[in-house]
Amino acid sequence: MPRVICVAEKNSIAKAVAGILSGGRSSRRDSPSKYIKNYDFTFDFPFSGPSNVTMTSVAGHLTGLDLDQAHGWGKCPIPQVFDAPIVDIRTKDQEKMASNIKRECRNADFLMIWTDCDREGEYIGWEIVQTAVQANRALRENVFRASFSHLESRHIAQAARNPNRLDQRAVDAVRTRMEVDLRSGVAFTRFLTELLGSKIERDSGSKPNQRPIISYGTCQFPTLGFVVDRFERIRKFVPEKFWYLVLSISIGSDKTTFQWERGHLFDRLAVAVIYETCIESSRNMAKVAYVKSKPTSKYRPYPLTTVELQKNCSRYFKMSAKVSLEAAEKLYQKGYISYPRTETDSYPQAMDLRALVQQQTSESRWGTYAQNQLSGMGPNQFQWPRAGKNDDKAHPPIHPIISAGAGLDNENEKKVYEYVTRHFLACCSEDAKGHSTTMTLQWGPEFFSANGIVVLEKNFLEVYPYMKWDSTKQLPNLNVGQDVELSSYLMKDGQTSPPNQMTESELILLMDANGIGTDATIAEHIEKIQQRDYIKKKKMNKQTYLIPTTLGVSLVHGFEAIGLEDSFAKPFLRRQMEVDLKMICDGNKNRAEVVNDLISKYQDYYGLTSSRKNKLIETYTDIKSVM
DNA sequence: GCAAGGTC
Repeated sequence: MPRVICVAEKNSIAKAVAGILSGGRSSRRDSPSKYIKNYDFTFDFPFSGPSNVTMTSVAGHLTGLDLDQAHGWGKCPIPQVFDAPIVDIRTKDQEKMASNIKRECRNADFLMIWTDCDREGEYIGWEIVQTAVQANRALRENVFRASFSHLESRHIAQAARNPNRLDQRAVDAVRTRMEVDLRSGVAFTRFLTELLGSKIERDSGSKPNQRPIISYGTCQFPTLGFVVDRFERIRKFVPEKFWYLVLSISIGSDKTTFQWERGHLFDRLAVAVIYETCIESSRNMAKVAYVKSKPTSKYRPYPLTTVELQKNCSRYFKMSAKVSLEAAEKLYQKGYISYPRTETDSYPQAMDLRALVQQQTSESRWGTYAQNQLSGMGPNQFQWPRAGKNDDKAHPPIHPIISAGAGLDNENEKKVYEYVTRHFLACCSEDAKGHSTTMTLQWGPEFFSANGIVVLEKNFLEVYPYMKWDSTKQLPNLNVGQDVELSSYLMKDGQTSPPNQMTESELILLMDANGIGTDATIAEHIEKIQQRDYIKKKKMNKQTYLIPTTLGVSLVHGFEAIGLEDSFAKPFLRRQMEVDLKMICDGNKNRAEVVNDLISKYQDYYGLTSSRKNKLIETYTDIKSVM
């Protein structure tokens, strides 16, 4: 029988796919790498007929990128970094993975790539092909690619029966990204470190003998930029005074306050004139202009993505993005939750979500809730989750797989498991239902309104305590057209207040919205710029904020002073690269063209930065004296 | 000693 080698991006996928295609009858062998197992079975592929199959995997990338030896740090003038030769290298772990691929492929007839169906997965697929061909040249003509977006059995079987080819454009796009990140990162990191490394004073807590690295990275700088931006907005904030009108009526001991529909105005005289007009025409009497009453809902959350998990664990449990992702990874390795790195916020139709809810019925804290959801009785029955707009075509939303019961002893893992599970049950619930009433008074020519909410059914909120929705005080029972006596009518003043310093949860949101980093790397970038001493965590009244250091502020302003056309500290450059990568994927540009464009841009920027490097030093000295 | 992206 022909021999077919299948290679997935990680062992969990290899294991699951082998289980499905073999009908549960595969046999497992160890590999030279402790992360990787080989699964043997037989299967009838359309390209090979009945075959002996080995399903194996890598663990992420199989190769890395670096400059060649002659262009190491200090061995060449920095500008050569922009056109030095690039070599593929492997770490020890990658060497072990590669030797497994080579050994399995030596006597194979076909190779089928089962990496994740995203851009990075396509590139890893290409790395696997390169490695396989080193051991068996004949394989080159017999490479197929499985297209799948989740691990439901029928879907996987269909992927096996409908092989595709690797998408070379996606491979080219990733290679472009790697090359640009490497050359720009290395060049500016060496430059900045040599320029400023000996001049900056490091804050206490850093190792004194270690020369600091002042790095540039296409993701590090925009991340820093967000933090500095907020810091400056607060520093430069000038409060502005405003004035507004507010009414209240009292019926018995019940007081209701009505807010001015104009909000507030920044002109004291204008507000005073309106105020007097109202008093002259209506004194202390107002009329009920209208009462609007309508059913209202509080929507259950969307299915859980990595970014949402990190944001909410930061907000609700004060866990850093890195710590929450690590806890989620542990839970995934132990089989409690699904793969934690996903951008997908809708569930594939074929998934058996009821079975997953069923798993939770034995839990002490939310078991009864889950039972009621599946009981067929009562108001809050199982609902298919809302569908968001994002799909990474590789992983479903994060969800619990089995009940953890008392099986967890790590505090962070407990918290993250509970959050993931409550979020999942909330997704499969009814929206909360309520009734909202808005009453509007007319006083003179002006309108004022008050809002009241009655929560009728909490539904998902019963299992999701993180979100609050409470009934407010009931509005008085008044009819449209009725005259009412005001218990007070006041002109008040206030002033605008600055925003708060950046929280990690806000920073994650900004990075995600601007395409800085990915679900898997956002936490690392935030961590990295702390290591580099660009920002620091600071606790202020129970909140942890991210504050830039002198060095962080200086880098952002220093590059502003140099005046690059696209600021390093803004997300624009990175976004532009994404646009170019998309064009490579769509066949509208080729790799060489994009690499050339971007690298020559960075070369220009390097020239400019280098000729105005004094501005970087001056900026640092200036800022140090004022911060 | 440098990047960002996978994964463990």
